[in-house]
Amino acid sequence: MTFSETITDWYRQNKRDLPWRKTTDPYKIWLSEIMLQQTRVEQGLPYYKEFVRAFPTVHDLAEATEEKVLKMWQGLGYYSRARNLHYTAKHIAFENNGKFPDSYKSLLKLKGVGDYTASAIASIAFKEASPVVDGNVYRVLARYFGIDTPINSARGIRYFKELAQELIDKTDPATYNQGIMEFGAIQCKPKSPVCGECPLNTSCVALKDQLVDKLPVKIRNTKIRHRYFNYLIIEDKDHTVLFQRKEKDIWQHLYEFPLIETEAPMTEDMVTTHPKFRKLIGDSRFQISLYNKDHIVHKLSHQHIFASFWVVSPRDGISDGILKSEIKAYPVPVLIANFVQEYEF
DNA sequence: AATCCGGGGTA
DNA sequence: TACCCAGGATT
Repeated sequence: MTFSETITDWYRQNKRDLPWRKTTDPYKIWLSEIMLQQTRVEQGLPYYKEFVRAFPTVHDLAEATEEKVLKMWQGLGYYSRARNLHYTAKHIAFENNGKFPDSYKSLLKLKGVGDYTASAIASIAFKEASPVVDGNVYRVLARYFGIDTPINSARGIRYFKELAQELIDKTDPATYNQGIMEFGAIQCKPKSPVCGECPLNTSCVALKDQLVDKLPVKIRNTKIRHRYFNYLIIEDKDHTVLFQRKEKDIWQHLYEFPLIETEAPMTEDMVTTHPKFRKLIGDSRFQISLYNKDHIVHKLSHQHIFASFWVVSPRDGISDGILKSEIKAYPVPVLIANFVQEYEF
């Protein structure tokens, strides 16, 4: 049996029962692929089901507000995916008469669709023999063929794509592409791969040379930025204040409490004399207290956020806030959602 | 070519 | 901790 035959054979016997495997609707394939970018199947699955229920067609998604889409995306991370998803849904629905591009090359032009996703949709929805190369495929190929070219170098990306193109089963690219990814996710796992009962274990180079835990090779940088977020929970009886993040930064277009960001922890005095605080509170008298004694550490892949929540009650009330009862309708970062959940206004 | 962009699971 | 996940866009 060839490598591809073994993969597709293994897939037919071991594949998980997943909803996007029961359809060839390009819309649903596209939706699932965007959701699963850098996201585990188990994490994305409930979001996929919810999106399909709320937006059965690309037209339904196109007619939603961005805020609604972001709210449903809340907790999944990489929120530009949700913004691009919505943008592309409007493009397909309103400018392309609801019809998806049907080739790798044309799919690649969609916002939020890169090399991997274009190949995935082209093969799964349109049977085009375009090979997917995701994290799973890099791992399977690097191990099986014993390739130590870094997978995140320009040379590595080019090489693995070419190799994948040679290996793809042109008679059934959809099954092969999903098969090699599933094989990487379940059998050829990053940690503790199941080499003992692997259908490729007699010809795997990494297993023979004891390189399984050294491949694939990846060049990495572990620079993590520290940021100090001081949130102002400005509240009266019924209201509080939220702002939408506009800057080109994390959590773009999500909502949060008024924020004072600093390079180091702030004292109460530093908060109440800060220009941003003065602008919000004005000359009104107020009470202030620190909600969390220790910083709440929110870890992103590339930065650690040390958050303090300051509860501020202006004596004169709030003039232009939102209703506390409606706070859960706003899309917010998990850091904020966790606070709202615990604080219970 | 490097850097940015989330949140959660695993060993 | 460190690493990884059905990656893409920007600089």
